[in-house]
Amino acid sequence: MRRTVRLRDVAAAAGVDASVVSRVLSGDARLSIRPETRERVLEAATRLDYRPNTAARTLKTARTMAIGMIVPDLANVNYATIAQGAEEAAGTAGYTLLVAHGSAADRLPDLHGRIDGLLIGMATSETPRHGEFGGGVPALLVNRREPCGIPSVTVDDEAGGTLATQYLISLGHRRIAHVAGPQNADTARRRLRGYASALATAGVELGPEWVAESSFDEAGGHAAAGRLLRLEPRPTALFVANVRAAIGAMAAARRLGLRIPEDVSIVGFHDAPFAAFLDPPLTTVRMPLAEMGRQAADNLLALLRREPIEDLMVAIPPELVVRGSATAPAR
Amino acid sequence: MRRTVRLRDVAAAAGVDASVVSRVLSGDARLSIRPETRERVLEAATRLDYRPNTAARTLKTARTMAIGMIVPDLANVNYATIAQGAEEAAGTAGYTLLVAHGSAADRLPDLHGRIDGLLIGMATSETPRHGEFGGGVPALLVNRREPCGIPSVTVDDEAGGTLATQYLISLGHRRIAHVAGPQNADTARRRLRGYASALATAGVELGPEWVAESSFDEAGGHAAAGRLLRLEPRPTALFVANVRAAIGAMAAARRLGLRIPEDVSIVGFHDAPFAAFLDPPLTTVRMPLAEMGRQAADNLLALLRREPIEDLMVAIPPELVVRGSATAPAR
DNA sequence: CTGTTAGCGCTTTCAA
DNA sequence: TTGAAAGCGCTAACAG
Repeated sequence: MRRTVRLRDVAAAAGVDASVVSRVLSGDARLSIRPETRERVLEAATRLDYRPNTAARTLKTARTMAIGMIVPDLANVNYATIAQGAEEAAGTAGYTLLVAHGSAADRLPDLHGRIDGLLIGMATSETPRHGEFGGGVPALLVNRREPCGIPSVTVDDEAGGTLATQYLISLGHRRIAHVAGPQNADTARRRLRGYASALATAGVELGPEWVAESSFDEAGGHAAAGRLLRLEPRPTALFVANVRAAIGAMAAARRLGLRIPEDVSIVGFHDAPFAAFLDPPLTTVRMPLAEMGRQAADNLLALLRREPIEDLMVAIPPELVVRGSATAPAR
Repeated sequence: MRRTVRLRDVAAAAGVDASVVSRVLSGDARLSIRPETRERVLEAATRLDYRPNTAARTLKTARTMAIGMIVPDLANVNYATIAQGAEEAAGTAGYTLLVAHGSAADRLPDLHGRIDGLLIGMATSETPRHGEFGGGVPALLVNRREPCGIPSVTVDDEAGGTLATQYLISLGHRRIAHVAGPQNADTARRRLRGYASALATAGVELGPEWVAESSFDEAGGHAAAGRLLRLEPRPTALFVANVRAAIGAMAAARRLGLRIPEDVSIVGFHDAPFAAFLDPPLTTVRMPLAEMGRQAADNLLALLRREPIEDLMVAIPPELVVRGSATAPAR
């Protein structure tokens, strides 16, 4: 069992001082060194398979070179996509992305000292108070904007809501109901706003009973859609603010004996690998989540450099993925 | 902006030496100290909101008090469940679980120095060579057993395969085909073995054409089931080795104009939140994944204590979740 | 162009 | 019952 290789071991092997090795390996620009010396150092480092001690380096520099991301639900495809983008951007900047599962309040203590900054994905049920996460590392909210003093990166949920609704309108629908997300989440509120503004633009007037609030999951979508589909006159189309809720909505429609899309069209929000294999395949709105992750990481890194940060909305527009769950209304 | 609180600051505030504070706060048993002194130390620590410097502690003790888990697919519900169990067990032992996304080979360098041990979830397409992950931290394979010199924790996939198949047999099926997982993954092989042994026990003889290999995703299940359902005589039931593939299989059946479960019964493997909302709701076999995560973390921690570790299979038996996708065959 | 030096904040052995 | 001292492995300012 060989002892772990230290900087000084490399230095000894190369016949130089440890500080020289340090400067060579960290690519210090302001270092002038004889090419052959550098060569010897590099050779010794690779030969001995030197790996810098992270703790020592962190202790000295006061930087971990890692950023954390807290996700409320590890199994959520959306967070996975966001994380992938974030990891890419972090990696490019030489940082590692560490993911933890839970709420920021719960996991922050665990992460303390292991990360330089934090990307916070919040559960839709959380409503943070102002300044709640101030104590500790620089933080950035991902996919949610909250008045808690933390800057955010989001996507254009309103445009997504408008896109979905406009599509249904263009198909000829007028009685379009909305399975809205939990209204304490601003993403859900913005999607609702997009829905409402698309209707307004088209001159369609619908009362508040055409919107049913739901959690972002199957059971919620099932319940909310069940209520909506009992309205008289019945909606010919549903815009559902989430893929998982959309699955629940489809189940609710079937349970009422309604065919999709003949009797009721359904458009979802966000995409998932299984959406194309549902019966019928789900038409949905795809948001630039990976890009949001990338920009979130970039912005967090800027924050670490103490650059001024604003709330940011990813400029890439949402995309309509047309599959089989929406068609023109029967007449 | 207050400077960060050091051990010595607490010591100064309490009027003792830093080493005393260290021993008090880390609960050193072999320390005899006057109750009032201890009180003063504790009070000073809380008052100043002292947080130990992780890097300094790690540098000194050579332990990070964190374990890592690498998952090939962050969005996979199964890994999420496993991670939840692992996190729970790690937390109980005072460790933090850090999740990284990708392959062990890719992410190990990033994690070096940040964790004391590693839980490896492998992508089903990977086939590691012997000793591949030896260089670095102690590691443990989760949900997969491979001859690469790393101990593993798995669930009883064979029993799961048997359970699913026996259920179909008990329903009266004899022509039961199997959408098997990728055969380079031992989980998939064990499920196939369970299927085969259940058939053998029941005295049902079926040729190899009744098994179609598939990737663990919707498209794979769709293709494999499509092939199987064109067999003559047609299978009356399908045991699909994965939930996602089961969704694909359902789509394939529908495309052939077959009703589920009237024309063909389908039983899946693993569960997912959406499974209950499919059309029809998916009958499936649920494995003790959270428990596997727990035991994996416990075993890894034992490994860190240099205790001898064996390959382990979680003793909890799989559970059949009966929903609507399987029924007696038409006669 | 290269070496010396002084810590970063903590734990732990030893001494008082 | 408490304090002193050494050192984990690294970096960065300064000296030569």
